[in-house]
Amino acid sequence: MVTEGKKEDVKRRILDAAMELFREKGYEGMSIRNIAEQIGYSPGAIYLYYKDKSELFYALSFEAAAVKRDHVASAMGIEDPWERLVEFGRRYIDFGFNHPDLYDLLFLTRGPMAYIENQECWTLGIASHSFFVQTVQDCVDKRYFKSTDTQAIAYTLWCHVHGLVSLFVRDRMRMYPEAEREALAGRSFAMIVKMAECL
Amino acid sequence: MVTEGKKEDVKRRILDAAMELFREKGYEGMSIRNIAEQIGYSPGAIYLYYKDKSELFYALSFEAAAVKRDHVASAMGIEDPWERLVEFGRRYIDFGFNHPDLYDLLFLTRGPMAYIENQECWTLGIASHSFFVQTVQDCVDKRYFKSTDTQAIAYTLWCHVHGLVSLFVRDRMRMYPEAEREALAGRSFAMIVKMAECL
DNA sequence: GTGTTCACTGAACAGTGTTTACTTTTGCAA
DNA sequence: TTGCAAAAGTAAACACTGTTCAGTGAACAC
Repeated sequence: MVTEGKKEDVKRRILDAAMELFREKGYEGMSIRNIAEQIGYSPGAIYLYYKDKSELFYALSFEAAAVKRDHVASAMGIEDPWERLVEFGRRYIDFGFNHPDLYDLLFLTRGPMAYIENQECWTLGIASHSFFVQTVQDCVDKRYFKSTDTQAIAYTLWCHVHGLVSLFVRDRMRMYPEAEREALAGRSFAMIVKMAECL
Repeated sequence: MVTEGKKEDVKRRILDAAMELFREKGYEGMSIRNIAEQIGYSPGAIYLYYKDKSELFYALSFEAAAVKRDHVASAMGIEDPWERLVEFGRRYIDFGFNHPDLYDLLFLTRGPMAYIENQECWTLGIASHSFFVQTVQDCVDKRYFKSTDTQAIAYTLWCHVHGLVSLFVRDRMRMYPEAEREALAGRSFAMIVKMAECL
């Protein structure tokens, strides 16, 4: 099956070109024609490898999720659940600040509607979320919190870090001087950690 | 100045049509041609009233900000700063859940880049944010919190409510059954309030 | 009545995602 | 090696998008 290998190869090149264009010029700039030009194909050829643009978008999301997984991985091995939780949050924010384009793609870009149907592209996201909730559960089990509502605790913490990164990525922090933004985010993270301790 | 009045009238009709289309079909569906058709004009006519689509987008944002201001207004008059703060947060979330399209427009839609330049359309947003920060400051002054870092406190709370609404609006809560989502959001808000108390 | 201004149109331009008929290349069996 | 079918790729079209611009017709001023 040499053909299969070649097919996979072309899919890779399309994906790489798409990712590069997305990073450079955002979702708008990532046009089928631009991708085709970049890999020296005609626009129609793309459709021999991806059903439509939304399918290409799923594939891109999957890529981004893998990068995030790797970025956060270092926290996974930490023994103590509380420290693991804190490090996980820190790494999550770090990913957002270092890869705003990918964060945007994963959590902020309004993907095509069919996106919802596609389960496969959510496996990584769900895995990450499960790990996160499990870590919170471990903390609850070890009585790190007064509250035992694992779900609400997890969701609350997620809201905070997601809100924090979103406001930054989508440039809604213009009321703060640019130089202060990252420091403010750091203070805020330290604060939520403190708050979580008496939760 | 009959002409001026008529001009304002047409701008209103354009804006109303744009808002309706945005609510129905999102940013994509809000095309110049659709707007023009809706008010019985040719596409080119729109440009006699708005420089380009981004200017129309500012105007729409301004509208949305006004709706939000009114939605949240009831919290403004509360005497006690802490209760005012909590009610403000509650109303903020309520706005997001009841007007996901407008929330999207205000905080999640990636507007045209020139958006950043346009100061005017941010006046309402900045006013709202100032009021919020001032309320936190009032709480700090009255020693409601142990911490005195007003900026970080305000930012942290904002991150939480924004994250909470965003995840809902952009449909990133799929891991939770639909029926539970709103309740979970409620529990999370109660939790952040409790957390803030020992902040 | 003539001239000017203004609101508006319709066609064009360059871009988008997508489909389809057609051509080229490839792989394999006779 | 030849012949042929299947796969791979192209070019052109369709229906969209934002935007511009020459032209049209009506209203108004002198």
